[in-house]
Amino acid sequence: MDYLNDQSEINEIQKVRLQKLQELKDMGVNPFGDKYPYSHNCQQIKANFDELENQNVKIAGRIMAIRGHGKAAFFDIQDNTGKIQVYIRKDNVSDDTFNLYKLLDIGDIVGIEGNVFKSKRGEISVSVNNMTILAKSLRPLPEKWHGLKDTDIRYRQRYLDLIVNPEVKQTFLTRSKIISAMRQFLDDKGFVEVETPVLSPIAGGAAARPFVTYHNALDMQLYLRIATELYLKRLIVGGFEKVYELGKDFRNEGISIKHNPEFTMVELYQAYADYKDMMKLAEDMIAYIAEKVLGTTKITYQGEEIDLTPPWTRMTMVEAVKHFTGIDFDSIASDEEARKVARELHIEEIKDCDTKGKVLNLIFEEKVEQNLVQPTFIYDYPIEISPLAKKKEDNPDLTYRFEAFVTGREIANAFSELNDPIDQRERFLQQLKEREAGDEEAHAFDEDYINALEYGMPPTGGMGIGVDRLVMLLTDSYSIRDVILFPTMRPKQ
RNA sequence: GGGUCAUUAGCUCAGGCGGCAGAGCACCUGACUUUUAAUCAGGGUGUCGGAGGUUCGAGUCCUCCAUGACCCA
Repeated sequence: MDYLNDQSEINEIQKVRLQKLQELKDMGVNPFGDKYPYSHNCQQIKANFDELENQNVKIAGRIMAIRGHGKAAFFDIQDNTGKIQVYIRKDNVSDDTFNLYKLLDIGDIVGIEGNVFKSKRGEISVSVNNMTILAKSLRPLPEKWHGLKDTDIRYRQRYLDLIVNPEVKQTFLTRSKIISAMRQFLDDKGFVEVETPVLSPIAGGAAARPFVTYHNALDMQLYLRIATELYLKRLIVGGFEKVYELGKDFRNEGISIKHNPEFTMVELYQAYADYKDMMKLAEDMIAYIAEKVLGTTKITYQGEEIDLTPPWTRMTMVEAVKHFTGIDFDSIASDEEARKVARELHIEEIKDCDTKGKVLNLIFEEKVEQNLVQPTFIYDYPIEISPLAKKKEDNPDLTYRFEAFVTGREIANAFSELNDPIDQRERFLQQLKEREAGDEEAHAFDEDYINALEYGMPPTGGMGIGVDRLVMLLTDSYSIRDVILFPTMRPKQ
């Protein structure tokens, strides 16, 4: 028992389990068994009881409860599909099997061969003929009734959360279905899924601070991508007409209920289309996913009824600000007047250099966003905050851009892509100025991207959708950490 | 980055005003061959997140630190 002696810190329960492990070995039983081809899972047995009654089945799973009765016992076995009760009685099994049962604990993984029956109380069960231990569990599981609540343990040791909290597993199964429905929707429409670099010498395509890393052989600094946008549009230049990428972006910013430093985003680009096409695509896609995964487009989020059925409300940013604050930006002439109005609304973060467009956006973020509970497209974004979007023909202060909001949160961002390389260069230069003025989130200048545009990019509609936030919406999850299996955490100690 | 709250047994949680560390589940011993939060009889298994301080005496009061949750930026 060297292992035991080395573990001076371990508690009584662990000591007992290590002793049982040794006893199993002394009996000639391997406590960490070989493969176990099962004939049925728990759900199948329950669903097909009439055909399976008295039939022999093999199941495999984790012991979640033991109810001992001297020379007999009931177990709850949990597999990927749920739980089923197992019944063992001394009469029905060999002495070896019964001795094995006595050394089993909650948490152990076993294979069971036996006959399907219904107990006196009507519970569909399997009566053991033969039992095999597949993995001995050396640590006690969290409590059966209250489960595991401590968020610290739930996120750090997600495996425990998944074992004891079935609704958590359900959320991640739904996440998987959402992502697969999204791929299906886009693939059916002829979009091609591609992969672009995660490591890049320039972190472009969004306003965010990147993570920095280093490549030894190339002796150079690299960034983790903050968006896939600029690479995907290079592909449009290259002749792909419909592309998308579904993957992780990384932004070096704070952690909150709706932000994780690494998060999942889908970006898609369609040549010869514009932002209006993207609006339709967005509402169609999200409605399709909801229908496919939940069977309805009318959902509940944190007690609020949300109707995702298209078409969604469409409103310009100026209209939205006017509607919710009474302020009409069409009648505001100067940057100075805009700042004065914002300060009257007690918007703190107005800087003296902020332009009318920036102020409009700040007021929108502060006073309007939270009210956009039902799905709403807000369009005509100010040019200052949209350096990759095409400017409006009839108003060069605004761009052909929209964001979609649901439950007061941004869920999609899209525009008619700026394909004029000369204009793009000017926009990048403007971003450089803002960076020099201290805005660490200003867009990076990407010379090769301009170079690509100079070869000619067709007019293109592009969109990004925050997948984690979509999953939150469709799984009624309050925090982004509840839809990310292993959220970013500070190491313990 | 700022504020509030939390951290006590493997898990879920109590511990008034500073005076011997508690419960349920889990676990251990015994009984029990159809139970299902099985039951019955017994047993507490602990660095009270960490380090200082105040005090005759600290889980409790003070300071700092760590981690988490929420709110704000």
